Amino acid sequence: MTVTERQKQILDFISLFQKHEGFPPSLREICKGIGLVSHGSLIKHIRSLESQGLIKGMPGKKRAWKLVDSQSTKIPSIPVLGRIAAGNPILAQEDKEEQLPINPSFFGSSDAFALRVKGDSMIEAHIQDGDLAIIRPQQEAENGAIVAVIVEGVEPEATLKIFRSNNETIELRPANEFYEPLIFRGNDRSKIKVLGKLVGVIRAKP
Amino acid sequence: MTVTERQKQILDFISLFQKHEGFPPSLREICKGIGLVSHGSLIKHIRSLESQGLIKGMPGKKRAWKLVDSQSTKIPSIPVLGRIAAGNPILAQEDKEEQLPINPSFFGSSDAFALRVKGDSMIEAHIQDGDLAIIRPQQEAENGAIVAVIVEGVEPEATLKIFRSNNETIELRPANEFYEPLIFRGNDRSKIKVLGKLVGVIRAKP
DNA sequence: TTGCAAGGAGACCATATGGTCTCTATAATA
DNA sequence: TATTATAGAGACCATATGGTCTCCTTGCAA
Repeated sequence: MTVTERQKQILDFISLFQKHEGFPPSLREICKGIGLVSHGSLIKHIRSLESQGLIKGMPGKKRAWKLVDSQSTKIPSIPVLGRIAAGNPILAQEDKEEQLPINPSFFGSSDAFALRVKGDSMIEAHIQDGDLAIIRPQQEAENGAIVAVIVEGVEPEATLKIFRSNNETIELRPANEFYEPLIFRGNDRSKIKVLGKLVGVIRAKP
Repeated sequence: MTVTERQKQILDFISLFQKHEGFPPSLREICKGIGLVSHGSLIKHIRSLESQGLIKGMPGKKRAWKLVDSQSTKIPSIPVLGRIAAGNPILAQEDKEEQLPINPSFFGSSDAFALRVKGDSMIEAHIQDGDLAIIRPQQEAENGAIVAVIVEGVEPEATLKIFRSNNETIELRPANEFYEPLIFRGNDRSKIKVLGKLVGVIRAKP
């Protein structure tokens, strides 16, 4: 079974109404909102949505609709990605990692995520051990930007590095003079997987 | 007019119900929840709460109660205090300063606030120009802690300093070897007003 | 064509629920 | 004591609203 256009429309309307009014709409209000005349017709869609688990109605109660698993219920948050599964980072929020109660839009991206910084390799950029690096997902990187990368075969986890490239090489440089930069030439360059760009840092003291 | 115990109870119940169920309770459900038999009695309290502007009902609509200005409506956030009014910092959220969409409980305090850092006086603590310092309000300070202070007659704005005191002196030291510490003796010590302790740092890159 | 399914319109029903009214009990006040 | 105010109980009403049923239209496939 699939969600039709009308049903998406209904979900959107309920979500919007709920957010705006503070309580769910009645069937007839939904009808008005999406341009239906008969609520008898609407109820078929509602039942379909219920059977798909996207909405929940309380039989016998009036104006009692609950959106299941929607933005209006969930508070936007930033997931902390602990371990990165080899090669393919787990970006899905499914795995119950830690969640920062911070609206990711604050960092300009609804799908930003966080990585916990280990060590002092970025200390000259004033990013210290234990800090949370906020990453905006993107594949490309500008020269000089701090990015989260996975380097194939080197470490299973993502690391922060300063990115710099030219026609021949890609250089990943720590912000710490005591650490050596990693330089990749030719085919080696494909070992680098850019997860995203650093857009923020959060430090919480105990 | 004042909010009685019963009325507080009603507000709490509505808020809890709303949060838990996703829609507001009916009058009879409120009755059950707070131990009333007749909803006729309840409605008097509801009307009183309405006249105080704490709740809003939609006449003619069923199960349509809206909590005005409550936690369930508002998303918890951290206020950014820009200017600090001479001596008495404006901690009230009333003035429409910037709000960080971050749950202050993340930093262990529901009334944490933020200050925007100016300059590099705390650079050795890896707090740089433009960072947001998250402050938990408190009057006292432990030795070695980073605190937000207002120094009477010196600056109209709050500044971050490392706090250290003994029987005779209070020392406010920047985390930057090129800056001089401020030392206060005797009565001068009362010129210092500690706003709170640094519990976090947030950096957002444009 | 015929048959079937989906989407919608419109009417009708049962009831959950807001609204109102009256009566009682208790406490405070004159 | 008498009076007033407040909180609550209980009954009754009007209606907004969920639920159901029938009929119509459209589109698609046999």
